Amino acid sequence: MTEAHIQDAINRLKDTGVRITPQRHAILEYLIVSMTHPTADEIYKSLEHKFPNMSVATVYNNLRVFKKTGLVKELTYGDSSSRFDFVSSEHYHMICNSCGKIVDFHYPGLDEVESLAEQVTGFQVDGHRMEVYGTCPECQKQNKQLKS
Amino acid sequence: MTEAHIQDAINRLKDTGVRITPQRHAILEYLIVSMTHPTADEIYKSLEHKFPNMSVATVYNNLRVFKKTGLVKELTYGDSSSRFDFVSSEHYHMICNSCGKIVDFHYPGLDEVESLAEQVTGFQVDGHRMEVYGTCPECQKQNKQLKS
DNA sequence: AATATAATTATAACAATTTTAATTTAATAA
DNA sequence: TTATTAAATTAAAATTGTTATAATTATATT
Repeated sequence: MTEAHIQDAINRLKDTGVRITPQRHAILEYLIVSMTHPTADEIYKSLEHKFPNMSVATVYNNLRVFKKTGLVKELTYGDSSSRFDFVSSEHYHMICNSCGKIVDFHYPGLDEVESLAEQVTGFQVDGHRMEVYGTCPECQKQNKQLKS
Repeated sequence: MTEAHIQDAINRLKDTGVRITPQRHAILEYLIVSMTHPTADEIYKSLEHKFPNMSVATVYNNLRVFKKTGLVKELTYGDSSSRFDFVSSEHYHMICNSCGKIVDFHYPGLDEVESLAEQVTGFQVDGHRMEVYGTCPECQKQNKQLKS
């Protein structure tokens, strides 16, 4: 499954005329197989044993390249560092206010909102972003324990 | 109108035991009367003639105070600096991809999404955030001119 | 007026990200 | 293959937004 995703992604890059360097392959692979929403630094740290002299700049550079082709989305999350999400299919994010965990969830779509916004503002709409915030099951348990 | 808003806000602060210093008053007033979504630095720059020796830290400090009382929301916008929004009533933001302009718009509410997310993820939901991205009327015109 | 508390200032520190310039690598054409 | 060109990577410095610290000043309370 993930193998196919990786191939897809690489083909899409090739089609856009982007060279597939070992570093790019590794960053992309990490984004896909890890199934997480890593920060640039997390990616860097988990690949530095494989590429001992890769620089952080490379990670940032390539994440930007991936963003331009639409393979990856940047999630800007409050004060701290951005997280990067491989876009396999449309989904939204549920974020835990107390531990920061990000969980994907699907929702039929907010096309209605887009068209209303278009009418009201006169903008030409490209897309939207939504996140739901709350407390994850684990943190809920912990909070209860603390109170009792 | 805005006068009333300012008074409301100040009363709310007083009730929470927050002192109304000249700097706080000015920052709050700027947020309300300017009707924009300024960055901390924009606020700082537009007040430094009035308070020649105010520091940026004061702006950040007080924005944080306002955030805690719920008077102000922080909008973390991509790479660059946060913008701050005085919360008069529930609304969403429409953001221009080419010039960065932010326009408010109202939408009945996304409670549905929240309750679905709650069921699917098991999180206890606090709230959500949504932004719609697109091109503002002005930038649409400019783009057309460039093409012709 | 004296004391305690909180807010402001100025500066330094910090972390995340970007820029720069030099070097290396890969792709293309002769 | 070799030479040429373009693109990607590296390392380091620079920038940016924000926060922490300590000293000073203002405000409120007794």
